[in-house]
Amino acid sequence: MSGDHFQNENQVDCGSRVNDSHKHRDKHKEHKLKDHKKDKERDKSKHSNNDYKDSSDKKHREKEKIRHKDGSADKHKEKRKEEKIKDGKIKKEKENGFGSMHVKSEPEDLYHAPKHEKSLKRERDDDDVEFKSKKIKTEDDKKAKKRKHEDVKVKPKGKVKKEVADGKKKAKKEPEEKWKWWEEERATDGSKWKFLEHKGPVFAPPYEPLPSRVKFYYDGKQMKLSPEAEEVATFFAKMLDHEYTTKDIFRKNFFKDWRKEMNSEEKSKITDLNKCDFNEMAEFFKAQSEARKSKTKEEKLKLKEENERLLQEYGFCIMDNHRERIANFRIEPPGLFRGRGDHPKMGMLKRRIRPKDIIINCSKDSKHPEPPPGTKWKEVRHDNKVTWLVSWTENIQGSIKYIMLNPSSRIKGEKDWQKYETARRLKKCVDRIRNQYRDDWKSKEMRIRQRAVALYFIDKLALRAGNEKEEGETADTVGCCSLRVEHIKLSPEKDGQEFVVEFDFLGKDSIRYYNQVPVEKRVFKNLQLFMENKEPDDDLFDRLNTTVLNKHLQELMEGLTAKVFRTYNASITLQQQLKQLTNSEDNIPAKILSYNRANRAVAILCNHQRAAPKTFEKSMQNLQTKIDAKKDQLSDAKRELKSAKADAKVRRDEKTKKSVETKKKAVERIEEQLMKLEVQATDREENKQIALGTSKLNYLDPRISVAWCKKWGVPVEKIYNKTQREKFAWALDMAEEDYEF
DNA sequence: CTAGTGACTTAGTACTTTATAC
DNA sequence: GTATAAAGTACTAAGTCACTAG
Repeated sequence: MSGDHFQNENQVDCGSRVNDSHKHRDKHKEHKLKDHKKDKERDKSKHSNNDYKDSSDKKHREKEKIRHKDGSADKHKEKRKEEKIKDGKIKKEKENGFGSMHVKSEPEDLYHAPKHEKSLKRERDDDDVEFKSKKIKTEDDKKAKKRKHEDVKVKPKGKVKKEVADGKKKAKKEPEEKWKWWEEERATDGSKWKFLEHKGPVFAPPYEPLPSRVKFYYDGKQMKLSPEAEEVATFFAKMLDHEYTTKDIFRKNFFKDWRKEMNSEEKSKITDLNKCDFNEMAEFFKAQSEARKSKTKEEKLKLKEENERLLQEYGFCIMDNHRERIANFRIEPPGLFRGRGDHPKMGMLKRRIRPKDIIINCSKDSKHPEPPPGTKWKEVRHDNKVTWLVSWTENIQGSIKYIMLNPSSRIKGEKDWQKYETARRLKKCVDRIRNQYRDDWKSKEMRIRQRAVALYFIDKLALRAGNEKEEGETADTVGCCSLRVEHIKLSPEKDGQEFVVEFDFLGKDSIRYYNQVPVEKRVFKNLQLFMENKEPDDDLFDRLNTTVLNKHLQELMEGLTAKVFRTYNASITLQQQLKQLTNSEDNIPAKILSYNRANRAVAILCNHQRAAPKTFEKSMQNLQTKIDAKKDQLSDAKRELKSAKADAKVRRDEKTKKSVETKKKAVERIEEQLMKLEVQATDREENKQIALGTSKLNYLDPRISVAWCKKWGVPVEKIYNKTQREKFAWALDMAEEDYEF
């Protein structure tokens, strides 16, 4: 199934983050059709209306938002409490990880390796909804029993090995075997943990005022700033070299927020950002970072040790008897917001987070983290239906930020595993779904046709779902459901192909998606229909949004959402490409090249791009020089071999014979080195603007890669670095060479 | 149905460390 | 050893998607 269906026509054609070339958006902003969606009867003549609506509404909305922010905490609290009471035992099947994983009709032998029996069993157990309520208890008991017997398990802590055995506490910390959580039972009651203890977050270091010799000038005259204003000024000064600081919006937002931090005197004096001279500050910070770089070994070591201490103290938590690594235990320091693309809020002040902004989440029976002396947490709660340890509300978008666990943790790993299992279930019914949406292209109902065409794009092109976004709050980017007429161009015939759709839009992170795709005639006709009588900035799928789409998908397969298609298509593409590209006679570097190429095919499909490294051209040249040198060396070696051979023919003694052998070896070695370099060059060239990391980390079922490594004798370290191996420990442990996605 | 919220995954870039070349 | 490049890590923004209240 599938494979060829997805030949990806997608050329990563120069896709660049588009800042200026995609301005086209701005001019339409004013009448974006958010509201259009509501009216099924779209009224074309309303533009002036919308204009009016938007400008007045925006302000209103902003005010609204501010109010919400203030009230939200309490509202939230109340809601939580209620929930807890109700939630006690009731919501069982809904949230439980693999519970929803398997479709009933699934064939028994999903896994081929016998080793998996255990986990397979568990999945099936969970799967059986009927039995669940009866089972929960016994399962939980079993688990509880099991866990009671376990001591706190701790991961090896790297270099810190000195304090092994002194005192009980330390003894407990002794590294044990890696915990194989994937061989254990999973909670079935929707709780994410039973016990959680941690030390709370690490706050950003307090502001250190500048030394008095570092001056700020306004309008050519020196001016002493209050600490509050100075701090914000330094944020700007630190970015002076950055392109951001030349952008109008950035400057405007910065200046507005900066003025809020000024005292009245400063406020009255400093009225024009262009008259501000931050250069001395900027110089100071440059010098400071230079100094940091040129520190002596001892100083650097000291810093490193301090860091390690912090990590050991705050970087781990205890969750259900295991010591687990926290991902981001440091609170984001204050600074200027750097949005990506044309972000309307770039340059705004991201304010400092204080203890009173922080909500702590941990178990009731744990030792709660202490706020810094003289401060209080906003709240300490005990919600085991969520995975986060700490949260706070950020002031730019008003969204919540979290401190959560590392990808190597059980809680993240289980979820990740589950994600790939859902994708594999899709594999089993994707044909059916494809047939269905093809049928739906003919539907009488517009909304069904739109849904079907959108789904086709999501499937074929691995587009993201495309939620609606609040206008003016974020950069103007789109996904499938939010595509606008202006983002596609139809050509009945182009470059010798029929029915070509040309996509050109900014996706997540304002990365440009550009692709020319020949589509089926029906799709083409439908698109023409959808575009009829619409303005460029009207929604292409005006009867569709992600909620509707996902509701539909849910009906087609339990747990199916738009993003599952991305996961599925990415993983299946990798598997196929590996099959296709791997050459059994190749040596290891060549096999790795094949792997990278397969990986790259996926990255292209998913449009994972990166800025070409600044030093790209130069490093490419260097490599070429090396290759040339190696070639010379090779021909020399060959020449020598030849003469040695000739020599041997004449002389026929042991010594010359031996010399031939050595020369032969030398040639072989050099050939291999050359080949390695050439492979490297190809790989790098092809990788110029493509980022492999994202797909490797988020879309490719790691068991495919592990199986491939085992099959071809490639050390898994060549594919996954240490961090990645930790994240995918479950896959390394369970995938055998015959694993099939 | 819609708007808003919350939790969690996915994303590219900036910075830091390590490996390799000289 | 030092300089440079590559690899790895930290950071945090920007998505997805479920759920709830009105």
